[in-house]
Amino acid sequence: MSQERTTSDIPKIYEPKAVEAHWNKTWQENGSYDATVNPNRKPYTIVIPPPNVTSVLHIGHALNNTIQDILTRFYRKKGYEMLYLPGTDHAGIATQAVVEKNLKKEENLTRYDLGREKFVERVWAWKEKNGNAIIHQLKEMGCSCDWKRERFTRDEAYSHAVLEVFIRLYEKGDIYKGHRIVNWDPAAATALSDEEVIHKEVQGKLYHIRYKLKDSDDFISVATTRPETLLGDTGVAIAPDDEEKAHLIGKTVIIPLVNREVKIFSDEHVDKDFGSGFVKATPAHDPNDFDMGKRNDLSQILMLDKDGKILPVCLLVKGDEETPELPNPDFLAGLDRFEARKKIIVELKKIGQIEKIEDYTHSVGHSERTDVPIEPYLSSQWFVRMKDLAAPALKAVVDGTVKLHPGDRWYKTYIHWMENIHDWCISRQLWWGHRIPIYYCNDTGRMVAKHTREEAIEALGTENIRQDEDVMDTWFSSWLWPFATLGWPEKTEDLAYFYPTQTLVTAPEILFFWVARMIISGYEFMGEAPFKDVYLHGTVRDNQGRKMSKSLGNGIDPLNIVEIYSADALRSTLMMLSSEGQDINLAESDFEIGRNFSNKIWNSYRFLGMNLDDISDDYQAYSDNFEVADKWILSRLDRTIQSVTGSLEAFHMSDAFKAIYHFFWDDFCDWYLELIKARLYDDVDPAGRKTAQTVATYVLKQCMHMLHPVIPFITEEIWQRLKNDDEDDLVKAAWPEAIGQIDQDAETEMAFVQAVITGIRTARGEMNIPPAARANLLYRTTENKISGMLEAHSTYIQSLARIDSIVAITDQSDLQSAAAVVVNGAELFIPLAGLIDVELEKKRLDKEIGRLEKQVTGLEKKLSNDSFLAKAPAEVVAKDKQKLHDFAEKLGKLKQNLDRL
RNA sequence: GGGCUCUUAGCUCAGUUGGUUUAGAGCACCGGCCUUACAAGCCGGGGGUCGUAGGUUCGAAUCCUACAGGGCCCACCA
Repeated sequence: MSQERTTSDIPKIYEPKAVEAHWNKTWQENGSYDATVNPNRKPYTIVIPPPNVTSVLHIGHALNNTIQDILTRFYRKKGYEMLYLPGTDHAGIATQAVVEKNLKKEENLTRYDLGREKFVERVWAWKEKNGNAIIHQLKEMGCSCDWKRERFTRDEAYSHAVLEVFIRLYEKGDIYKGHRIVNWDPAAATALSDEEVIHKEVQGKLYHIRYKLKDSDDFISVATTRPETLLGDTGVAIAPDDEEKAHLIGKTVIIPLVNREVKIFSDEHVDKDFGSGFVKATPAHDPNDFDMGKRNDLSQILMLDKDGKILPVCLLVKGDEETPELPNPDFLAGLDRFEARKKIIVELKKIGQIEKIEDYTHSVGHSERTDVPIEPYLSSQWFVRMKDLAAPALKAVVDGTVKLHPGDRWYKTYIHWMENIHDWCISRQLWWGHRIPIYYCNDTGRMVAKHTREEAIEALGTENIRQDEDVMDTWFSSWLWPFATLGWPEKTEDLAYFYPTQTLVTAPEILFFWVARMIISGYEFMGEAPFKDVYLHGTVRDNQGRKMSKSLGNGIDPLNIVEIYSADALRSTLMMLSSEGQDINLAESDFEIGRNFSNKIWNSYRFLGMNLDDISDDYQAYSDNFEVADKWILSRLDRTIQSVTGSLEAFHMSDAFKAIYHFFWDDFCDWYLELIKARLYDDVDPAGRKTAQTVATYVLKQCMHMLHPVIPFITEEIWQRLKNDDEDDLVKAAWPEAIGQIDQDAETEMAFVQAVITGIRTARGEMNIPPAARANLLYRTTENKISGMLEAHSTYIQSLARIDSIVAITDQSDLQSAAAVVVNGAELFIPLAGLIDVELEKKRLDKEIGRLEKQVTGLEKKLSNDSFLAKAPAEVVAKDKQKLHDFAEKLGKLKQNLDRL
């Protein structure tokens, strides 16, 4: 694309919409994001944490995906064969819940009305319709994923991998069926894993209920938060060290309402000082009681059904068998557990068996998905034995094979969890998910794990078989994500090349759900960790620090931000406001930061475009004509390349962005572009103009490289307008390297020039002298070097500080109405008769003097301290001495000037 | 109950292994500017006893201890 000298076609305000749409399309059409097996390059793989198909992406995803895409674009430009693999998760419980809700709302049907097969078809249809929203969002945000490789956890090949894993673990004995207390979600009527349970503080009551002793008028008092479960009591426990009650051991008590006779026993779980010292034991509905039951040989009696309603008749559980036991009172049968709680208390009060009721705050587990209180429930479920599987994954983090970033924050948490890992309940009583590949022989009860019914028939030798009804926990498929997406269990080229992946970027909330389990499965099935680095970023919150949620209505929709502010602005703002691993508080208006930055970039390009003779960045051809500003900006550029590259490599994405942001805005725009204006406007010195043009073009192009990972669209757009014909698109073009242009002398000299200009500006600003009022500058110094620099860079000072002439003086004549500034020992005077308010200038000098005096006093005190002189390193002392000298000199000169007025 | 983390300018946050930073940035605020790239901009300015109390040290926002408050994670307390 060639660039006309005229610039009327470059709009003053950057308009991102068309640009972003254009590049989104072009990059995809050009296959810029595609990854192919390429033995000549090192692979770098990032897999997206697959979002749930149910959800639309929120701003937290935007942060997550932005970080991934920054790494992706950076390493792609660094020359790696970059694969950023996209996809979505079928999210068993969540998706099923959404579809069930819609079904109820729109057709007043339940899943049972449809039946399993029809219902699952509906879920698929829903997925086809809504699943694309996420992919669309990712594209809008500029994520450079290889879209051809999009995966879904219920794809055919992926499903095969999930079943394969189940079968292998089952055959190894690491998956077993157990009859246990699980976390039951009565709303979804399914079991949950421990990780899907969220504990919340709940204001409840502690009920003290009287149980009659058999053959006696005495009673004991039992304390419980869940009186309704007494229907399933099969014992009452006391503490082993409770001497007062020891004589009751072996005695029989009668459970009210059901009149079941149970024994009193002692168990270590009981604390004699809590409540009444008696604990009712309901082994089928409480995990502790379950354990006590095991230890004391209590029977297990179910009193609730799978929906959390009271059973008409209790069920005695023995292994897989359930037999009717005592009937429950009519007024309770069929009632919801919370309704039953109220009723049973009313009834117990009536018959005088409530001793007292106390307020009691305790924590109650809630379902992560449906938010209803969890019911500990005795049922038959599938479990994965985790302890041995987890061992290599624990070791990997301990020895640094897998690194967590920021490490100090999550390391201990990870270790603690892995050392105390529990068996994983993976069966769910849902219909949407990977069905458990266990087939039972209806005659013998024998079971086998097979991919298909046909294989099972062959193995069992009969057609009279049935498949297990349950499906697997969603996480039992997502824990295979890094390799199942690449074709496992087939030995594909992709798998060999792209696995292990490099970096996993995710939120710390799913460290255990997902990250830890992926490491476990990686070792088990691939023999090595699935990634080397795990980057855990913070949570995005609203500007009051609250979590964003639907109910609060404080969420921010990334697409809306893209619409209003652009994808570039979305991304850059997130980087500007985030810091490593720390939560971010965001208001919608914050995205102006990114929008303004894009506009600044646009205008720097616009300015340059207006002042180019032709497009060339061959600045080295003009090195003989370099001025200090050129050497300085090239030197600063080198430093910036080093720090940006280093920060990105160390996962300090935000630091990297801030470094390039400030280099671009402060050094390049505010100083360099201002300093070269004189040359750009100069028609009689073509070499000088050309030098400024080529250096500016080169630096701008280098900035586009470094900004590209964060703001891909505008940088590519500008790059295309400036690039040479033989250069690649920015998305692919090689990442810049520092090339040894650091020039300490130029930096020192520029620092002086900047100090002079800033000093003059400050004096003028504080005097309220309008910029239109030009002034002359007088200076006095004894150092030739200083005067030399002032002479050499007079054009810089004149144009940026609005000075007409610069003249050396030796006396003090004509300084009555001059403002004074001291820089590096040189006294600068701005005589402005009529414009200077002498009183104001006195005040200004006073303030400056006061500030310096404080410094000088402090340093003098420090330097007169013998232990400081003796113990501090010599260089620290020397530095302070130099500092004191400089401050004292400046102070003296300022005082003189104050006297003069 | 255990662990982690945070508390620095009005707001949101940086501040790397204790000494070049007079404790910084962005936003907000105040003053001056439509200076031929950009008012989504430019140039200045004010504003902080670095949560509290001790301790270590020549020297602490930075290390240690206790306390207060916010957040998160883990934990079977009836």
